Amino acid sequence: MVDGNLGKYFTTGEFAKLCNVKKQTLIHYDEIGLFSPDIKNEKGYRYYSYQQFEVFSVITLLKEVKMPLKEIKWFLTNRSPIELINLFKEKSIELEKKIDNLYRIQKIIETKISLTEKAIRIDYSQITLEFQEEEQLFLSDSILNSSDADFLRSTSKFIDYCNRNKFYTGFPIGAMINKEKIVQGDHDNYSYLYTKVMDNHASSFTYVKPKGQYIVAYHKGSYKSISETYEKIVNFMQSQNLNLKTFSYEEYMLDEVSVKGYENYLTKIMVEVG
Amino acid sequence: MVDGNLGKYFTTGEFAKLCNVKKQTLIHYDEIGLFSPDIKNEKGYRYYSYQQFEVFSVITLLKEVKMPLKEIKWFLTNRSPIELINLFKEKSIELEKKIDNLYRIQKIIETKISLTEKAIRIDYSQITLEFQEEEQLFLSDSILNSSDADFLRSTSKFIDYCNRNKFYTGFPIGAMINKEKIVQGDHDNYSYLYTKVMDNHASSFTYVKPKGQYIVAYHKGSYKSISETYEKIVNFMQSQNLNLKTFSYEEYMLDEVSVKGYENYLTKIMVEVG
DNA sequence: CCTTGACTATATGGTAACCATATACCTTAG
DNA sequence: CTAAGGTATATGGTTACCATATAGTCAAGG
Repeated sequence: MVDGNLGKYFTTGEFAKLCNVKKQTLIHYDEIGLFSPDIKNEKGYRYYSYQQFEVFSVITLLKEVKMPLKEIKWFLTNRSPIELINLFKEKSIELEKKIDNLYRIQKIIETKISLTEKAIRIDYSQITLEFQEEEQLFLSDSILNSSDADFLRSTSKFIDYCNRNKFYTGFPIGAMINKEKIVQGDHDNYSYLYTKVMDNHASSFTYVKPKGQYIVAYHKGSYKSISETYEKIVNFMQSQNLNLKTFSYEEYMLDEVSVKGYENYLTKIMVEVG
Repeated sequence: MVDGNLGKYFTTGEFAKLCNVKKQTLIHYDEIGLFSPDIKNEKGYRYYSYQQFEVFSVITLLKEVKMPLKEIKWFLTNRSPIELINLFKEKSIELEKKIDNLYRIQKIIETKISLTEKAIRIDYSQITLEFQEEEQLFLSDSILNSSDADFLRSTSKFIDYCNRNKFYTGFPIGAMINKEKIVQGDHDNYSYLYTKVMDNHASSFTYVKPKGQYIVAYHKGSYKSISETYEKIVNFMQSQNLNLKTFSYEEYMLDEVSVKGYENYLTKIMVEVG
């Protein structure tokens, strides 16, 4: 286009190396009309000018922010300083959101790591009495004595709400059992599902798990055999002259995500006593 | 698996809604053996338990960090607390890098925006004398009087080095012309290509563009007609009783990225005078 | 009890943005 | 002038699905 002298032009292979892409990619871009060489000779050989490098850089940039080639093409065919400014401002906002999201994911991952590391170090035969600080919990609807259908409905609603509000921080979903059901041995009749929320999300919608004394025990195995562990807890409670308060809190520390089969699950049980 | 009662299970459609994916996706995951329902009845109907939701969440998480389904499958079939910790630690590091990269891209985008906004506001018929602060520049090899082949080699090397060191910040690649060539009217015989580097990258490898007085002019159009603007600069210089110092610096403010065709390019020319 | 509408299933084809490979032609350095 | 290495096109494969078509199934109301 500029002049006939091919001396100042790169061949496909050279230009590809410069751009850190495969030769194939340049050919592909030419085929779809996204980015074509300044010159194509009668044998079909492609020749790129060094000025084209800047354009390719922008394509790379937009690809890195996951813009589809079709849209990049649209931009390039309609480009103007104004279009560039508009597009880039939009992309900058998208990037901000993407970065925030990656941070969130990283936090979840870190939480899972620390949780799992704790889990594999625990002596899960031990029952202890611990003081625990208060925690903000987001609760599901009451699922006490609920039918299967209601249970599913409440669970869906709960999970959905957590998702929509990005409540999930890597902490497992927990379940609460009330005093009566513990006493009655009705150990899979939960009152609520819950998830821990960050203190800055505390609101009138959150329930406060009170600070105070908790019996902490670990149940290794399926929830079907959890009564065995509750028996131990009750024995421990009596031997220490303690009384059940409102709720017991159950959280999976190892579940299907890190072990195979219910028999390898590890559940942390925290019983509020006083 | 747990019991024959389907009451506590979600159908494919319900579970898909819960997970914010298409039904198709769950079927696909079942087909490739990544994630299958707890129960499949004799008619082929799929039933998912709510415990499976946590597993699906992890799949979603790993997908969000661009882990291929095959690798997720490998993890899930070989999963153990240790594997989970190893995998997640690795992913956390990857995430850190990804976040850093997105920040870098965002900076480039912001730079391009501000550069282009300036460009469209400029009165490019104006020639002014400005004081400019010093800048750190990374230079190419000398390309003075170089052959076409040498020019391409130097350009490649330069661009390659910039890429490898992530020097690119959104500022355009510039070119320097020395005093003699300006006087001789040899306006496309550049001495060096350069790129601005952040001050914290300053080193023995960087050249310092000196602070001082610069004639600043804008050339609208192809570099082939740039001599016209240099003539105006020389006239201006003489009228102001100024003398050329070492170099002139040229930077594209609008190039192929935001306008179509050389004739719409806008080049900023800064001539060191004293 | 039966219909009907909303669900389920499988099967097939299509998508994006390439990569790999095969085959044939071209260029350039020795 | 030849041979090595580059170029071209063509074809098939990849990932993680989505869309659509067709057929079978379920559950609620009359």
